[in-house]
Amino acid sequence: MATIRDVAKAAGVSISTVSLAFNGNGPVSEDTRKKIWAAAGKIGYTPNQLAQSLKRGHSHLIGMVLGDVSNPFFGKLLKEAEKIAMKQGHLVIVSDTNGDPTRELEILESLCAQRVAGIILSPHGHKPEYVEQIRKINIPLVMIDQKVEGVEFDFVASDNVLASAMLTEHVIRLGHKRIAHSAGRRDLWTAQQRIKGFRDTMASANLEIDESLIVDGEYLGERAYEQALRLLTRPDRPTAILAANNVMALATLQAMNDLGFVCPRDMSLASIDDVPWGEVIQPRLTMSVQPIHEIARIASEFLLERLEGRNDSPKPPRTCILTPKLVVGQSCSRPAL
Amino acid sequence: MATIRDVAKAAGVSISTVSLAFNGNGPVSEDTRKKIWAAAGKIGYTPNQLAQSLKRGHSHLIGMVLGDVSNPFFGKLLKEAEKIAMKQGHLVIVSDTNGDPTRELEILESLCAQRVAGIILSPHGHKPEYVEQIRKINIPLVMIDQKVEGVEFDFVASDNVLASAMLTEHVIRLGHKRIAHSAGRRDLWTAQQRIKGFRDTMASANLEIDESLIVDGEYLGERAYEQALRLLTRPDRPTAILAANNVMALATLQAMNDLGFVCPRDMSLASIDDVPWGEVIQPRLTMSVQPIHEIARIASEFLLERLEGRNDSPKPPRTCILTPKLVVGQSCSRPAL
DNA sequence: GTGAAAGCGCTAACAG
DNA sequence: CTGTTAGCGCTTTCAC
Repeated sequence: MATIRDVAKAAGVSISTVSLAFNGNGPVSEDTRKKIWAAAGKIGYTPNQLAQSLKRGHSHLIGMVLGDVSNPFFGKLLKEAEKIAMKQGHLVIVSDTNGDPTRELEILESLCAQRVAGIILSPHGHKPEYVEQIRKINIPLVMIDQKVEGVEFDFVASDNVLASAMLTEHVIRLGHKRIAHSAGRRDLWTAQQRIKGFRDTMASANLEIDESLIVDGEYLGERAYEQALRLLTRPDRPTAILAANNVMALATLQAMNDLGFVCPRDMSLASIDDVPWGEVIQPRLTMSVQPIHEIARIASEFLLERLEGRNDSPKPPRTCILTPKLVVGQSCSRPAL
Repeated sequence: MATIRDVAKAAGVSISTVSLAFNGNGPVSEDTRKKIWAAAGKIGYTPNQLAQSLKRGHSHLIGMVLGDVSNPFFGKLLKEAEKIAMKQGHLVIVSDTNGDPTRELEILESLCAQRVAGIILSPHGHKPEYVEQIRKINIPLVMIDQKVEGVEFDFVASDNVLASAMLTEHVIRLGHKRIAHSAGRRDLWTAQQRIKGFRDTMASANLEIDESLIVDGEYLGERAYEQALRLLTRPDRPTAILAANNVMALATLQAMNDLGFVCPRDMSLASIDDVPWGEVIQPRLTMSVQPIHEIARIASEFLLERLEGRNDSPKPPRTCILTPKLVVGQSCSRPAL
């Protein structure tokens, strides 16, 4: 690989002149500049980012640490964030933690060792040791989706309480009284918030909450499928199921199909999160859609500001909670009598 | 950030001793080693990968350049490849080219400048200038999915001719004669191969090919939707449509739904590629499924071998073509008379 | 066993 | 305007 020295030699100037010529604004005559560019082009020189980064103290890489890249929610988040990062001259390192906090900490350590410029993290831990490790990170970092108590970082997410409250309200207004909630991983903030939205709304409607109707789907399709089978085959089955995320909603729908339930005639279903290719899924699901692009955009913005203000005195962390949108499909109807 | 010098000072040894202690095998006494580890732990030292990489000549980063991260085909590929890379101690930089060759070349240049260890690329160009640029890359690189003529790199993909031939054969055997193919981007190898599979199979069955039934869907849902509307509203409409990828198949299905066609009663449909959440989409699609995990695994393997053999004399490029699987759903039936 | 020193490719004072 | 030089943090001979 050609180095700056090769270019200098080929152009008959010193290496610092080459460096100045490449970094634009320096005082280099038009003539020399052209000579240098020509020489560089001929021998195929590209500045070594490793060397530049080492000198600078950090790279132009952004770490993106997500729970599950193959979940379309994170997939869209990634695509959008990558696009924005690219525009700002950053490349993105993605890592899939599979929702495992230990793995997550390992990855974060790798990223710090790489001296990435910044990190966008969807955190999945909560234990004291975890929190302590996270706090130690002294690289610009913004958290998305999941909140971790006890750390001071920028945070962007949607209003999870509202997301499930809207769905709950919607089915209550349709006349449902026995409503089940296929809940997410209880140790995660989003799951807790979604449960809270469900409970609060049930309570304000003076509806009794049957605790056995709040089941653990753990944000996993497989678990949600099993739980749906149980719910559907109970003699005192609910008349509506609210799934805590997209994957669980689809799994629940599949359980209905497999058991011969027709949605929404025999059972209403609503979902938090958009569903991939929702348009061709019958019935069209009623859902609380999170503003994914907004989340990606604002998280990138927050991060960018931290990157630029790296040398200033640190600003206090900011939090941005976005409002989800209720999209009414055909998966909820009045309960059968 | 703590440097190796800080550790040396804290442990009361020289920096080279610290380096040796960290890189394991060097001749360092157990005593010193412990002292050094303790000191490193206390001041929170992590070796700076930038410096290590600069010294080594390349980083431990793998570039993954894909056409569309949000397409589940690439999403799964990414997830799998990232998992494997991580096991080998590599981090993955992903980039979404949006299928644009110019953007792709820019990204590749960035990756080279970053001195990534290797690249996994799903290429989307074919013009001479493009090919010339690609040939210049002197970093271990394996191509996946799309073939580019005139370059010498490892290549892993599935048998695209076979994939569409199987679908074609399947609907022919059901009695279809007027069969449409919603084709992918004609400038891409996979699309050409899929068209070839379609043509060949039609020819061997002595069925006439109506050229106007091979339409340009360009691998885009939007385009496929439009084309489907046209196909469906023709007086001489086909009795079956074969979509060149998952996104197009779903768009085609949606067009059917929107026009009130019932699949497969009014129109059969089959797809190359798996469809996300295919289990809850009615009817269950008949499709040629590509062995994504295998592709990711073998591509990673090829790349790893190149990384390890970096200093040996270069091996000739290898090609691996994998066999897709026909999964029969309920989206194809005998044609109505 | 351990330390001194050169150098990976680049940037940024500082001199000229 | 251009060149010299001192590092960025680390590895790796090569002496001691």
